[in-house]
Amino acid sequence: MLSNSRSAHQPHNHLRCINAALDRARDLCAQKNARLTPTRERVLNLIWQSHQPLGAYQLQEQLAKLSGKSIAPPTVYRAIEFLVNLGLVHRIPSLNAFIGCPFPNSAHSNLFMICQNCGSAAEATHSGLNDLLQSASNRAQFILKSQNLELFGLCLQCNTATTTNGEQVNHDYTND
Amino acid sequence: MLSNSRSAHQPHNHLRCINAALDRARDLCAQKNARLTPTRERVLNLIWQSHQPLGAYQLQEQLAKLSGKSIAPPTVYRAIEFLVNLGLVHRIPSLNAFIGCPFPNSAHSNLFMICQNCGSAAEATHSGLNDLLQSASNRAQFILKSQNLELFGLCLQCNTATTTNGEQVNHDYTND
DNA sequence: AATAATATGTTATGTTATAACATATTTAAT
DNA sequence: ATTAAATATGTTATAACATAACATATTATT
Repeated sequence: MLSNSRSAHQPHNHLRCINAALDRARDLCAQKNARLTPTRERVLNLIWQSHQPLGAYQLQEQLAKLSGKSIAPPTVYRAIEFLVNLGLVHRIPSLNAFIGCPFPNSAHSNLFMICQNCGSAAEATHSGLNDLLQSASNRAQFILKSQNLELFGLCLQCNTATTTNGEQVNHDYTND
Repeated sequence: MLSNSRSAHQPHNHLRCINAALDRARDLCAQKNARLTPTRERVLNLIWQSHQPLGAYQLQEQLAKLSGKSIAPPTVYRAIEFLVNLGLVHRIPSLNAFIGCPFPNSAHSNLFMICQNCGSAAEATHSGLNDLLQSASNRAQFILKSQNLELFGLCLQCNTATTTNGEQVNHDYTND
């Protein structure tokens, strides 16, 4: 089972995450004859600045700064679409936000663990999970094509913080 | 494992679905001292007219007809919020739409099987699935609070239709 | 260098959702 | 029964998310 839950939810050398993600993107684009244009690379870079999913309009604002000119929504959405199609970025529907995929080449569960306190989202693959969903689908005579699995809760950091000092920084990344 | 995949995705006496849903709602509201006002009951009724998730603005339009007067979005969203809080209705984030819950009292997986062809959504509970997600969360030291699990594909009806006559009525309920 | 294909710019608008405040209705308390 | 409190709805405006349609620019192919 692959997972980036450790790095996503805990302190780490994040420059590595960014560089690795950009390297993977360049590789994948070369391999697929897709153009990683400056705009697209910037958007990917911005998305990877943290492990918190970013909304399109947050990206727009930051992309405008990076580019030194104003950027209209379609430009952002196009870049996102490109990255999503290549599997480099996922959309998390319940958040209307986008997150970098840590393993764009591997088989996917599209399973996200989203912290309701700090907003970070970790992704995990899980073969047992896929088997189970497949068998549930079979039972229902449902032809499974794709999936979106979102778990909401507290990451280790935030859980520790809330249980030790009773204080909770609530950024309101709730789902319910 | 509970599931309404048979009834949701296949021909059935749908009046039963509607009546049962309204009965459950009345029970639950009585039990919780919550008021199932005409507006709320109408919205629930409208949501249960089919097994296809309805958007808030579709509900608005239909509610206006039912009520014989124009209805503003907040009225619809308030009714939805009420129903969602009671567990009578689920929001399906990837569709920005709402669907009736067939078993509002039972433990939930919040697992939806959404047909990309006809748009119908069936819900299933699955204890094995819950255990698996719980253990995945444990491994990631993630405190699981709630979840949203969306499967996209083809229901039996639509799969049969597409494979037998090659023709496909595509209403474009796609996710990818 | 001309053509085709791809990518971005630009304007406008569609779609989903909520904030803020006013009014009405229902419930509980006196 | 009357008042007060709580709950629900009406109303206006706007925020937040997303795409359509068409123009221009850039890159790849011939």
